[in-house]
Amino acid sequence: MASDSCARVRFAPSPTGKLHIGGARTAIYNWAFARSMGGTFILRIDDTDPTRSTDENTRVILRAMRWLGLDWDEGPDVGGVCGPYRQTECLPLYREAAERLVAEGKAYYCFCSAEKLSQDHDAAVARKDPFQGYQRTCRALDPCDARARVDAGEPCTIRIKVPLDRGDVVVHDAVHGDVAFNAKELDDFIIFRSDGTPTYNFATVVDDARMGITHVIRGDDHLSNTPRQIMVYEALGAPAPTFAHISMILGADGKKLSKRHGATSVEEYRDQGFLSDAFVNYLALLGWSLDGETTIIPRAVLASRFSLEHVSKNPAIMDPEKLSWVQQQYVLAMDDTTFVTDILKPALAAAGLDDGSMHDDAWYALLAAILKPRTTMPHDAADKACFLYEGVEVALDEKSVAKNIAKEGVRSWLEAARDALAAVADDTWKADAINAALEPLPEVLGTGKRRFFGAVRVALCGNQVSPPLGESMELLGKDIVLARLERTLPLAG
RNA sequence: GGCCCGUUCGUCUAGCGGUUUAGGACAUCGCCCUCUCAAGGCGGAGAUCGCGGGUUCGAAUCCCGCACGGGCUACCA
Repeated sequence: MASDSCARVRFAPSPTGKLHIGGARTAIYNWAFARSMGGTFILRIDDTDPTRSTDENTRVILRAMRWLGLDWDEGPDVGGVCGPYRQTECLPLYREAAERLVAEGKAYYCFCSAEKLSQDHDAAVARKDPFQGYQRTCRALDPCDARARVDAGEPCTIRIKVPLDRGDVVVHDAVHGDVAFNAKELDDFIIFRSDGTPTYNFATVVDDARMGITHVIRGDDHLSNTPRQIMVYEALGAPAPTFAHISMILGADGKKLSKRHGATSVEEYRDQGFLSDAFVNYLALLGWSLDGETTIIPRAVLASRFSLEHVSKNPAIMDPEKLSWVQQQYVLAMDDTTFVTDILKPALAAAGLDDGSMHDDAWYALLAAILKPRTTMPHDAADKACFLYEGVEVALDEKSVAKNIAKEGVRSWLEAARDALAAVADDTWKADAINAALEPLPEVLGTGKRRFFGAVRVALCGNQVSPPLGESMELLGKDIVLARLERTLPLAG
């Protein structure tokens, strides 16, 4: 537990919606960074926007984080030495910090109305002033006068006083390098609203400073706001952390990911049946690479080898096909027992086919063995196992029947198959024996294996595509197999 | 308008001045295996490294312009 690293990182979502895949990736990077550094991973809920934040969203986000397997060391539910971890529970702290800044002359009250602000802005645009921000009107107010107006109940905000002679503010960014901004372009932005709540740029910094955050890893939509936040760190007298701004995730058309691109929330992927490990694997490698070769990266490797140096700067387009491939790799790597409990049985139950107790363990194990390489999503398994649960009257696909059964001479093949299978002793009704019984038939009947087995397949499974026949028949049981062959005979030519 | 960021196969990426005829993966195509479908194996095609200038014996890699895309510029986060 003891580590020589004091890296402290945080993932601080706003509960204004579900956890998006972009947010999930940010969370993964923070988590992986903390773990690789032997540091601390903190979960904080940035809910300073009371109109858009909800407790329900917070619950959903926490649940998604747990599903992702991103365990946090400090957070709203587990506590920690730097609590509270929910910004709405820290309101007095922000107020105190803001007032201290005013007292120290590093921030000031502003009484400008919304109309005045927009007039100033319009005027700046009209005179083609490159600076269109706040004109610092109230900065010149006498502090005592301002105090009196506040006490008299006049509505006001609190603005940070950006030092005019600050020069370049440089953001030390682990993925972009040093990024310089001229402080002259920063306006005296609001840190406290007239309704008595702090703004994001202020609350985040107060919390990050208070929690001793050493690395801020977040979306690059925050990069331009970072110099403002650095002003707050400086006013607060706190050291600024190292930043790492990661790019956005885009849809197939290169536009910002939205509903029209399909699933965007973590929960939707979970509900579709994606494995958390596969999902994390895919997202981790979307915008970060271990070595340019690795495509499958176990969680433990991610947690030990992650590095900010290999995070890419440019936005990445989400590719559902590659996600599926990664998922398939994880399914393939599962042992059969896990496949049965985690994928097969839940899928059969969800499809209403089997509550999990209709057969013995060996039966499910055999089914797992033939279905696993044919399964990416759980529903694939259910779809492919469906024909095992339909009794004698399995649904026959018309086209398959027309193509494989309703042909001259097929009736004799099916009869031959039936007779050969009937001759297999009940206690040796296994895939091997079944295959051995059918194997010689095509030659004897003077036909091709493809056509012969094609006919048998349609008769037994109702379709031209099915899992391997020997195993399928073993699972079906001798009686059903013979009955299905029998009932197909009238359709054969 | 101003400021900032980004730009290597269709997609995710490797690449940090010469080892590059730009490597890997997904997707795609072909072959093999094969009772179908998968899985697996092998192979092909696919990127003049956004464009234009420089610097250098040598540039995807360094510098400068431009273009395009994105972000910030809110009493949103």
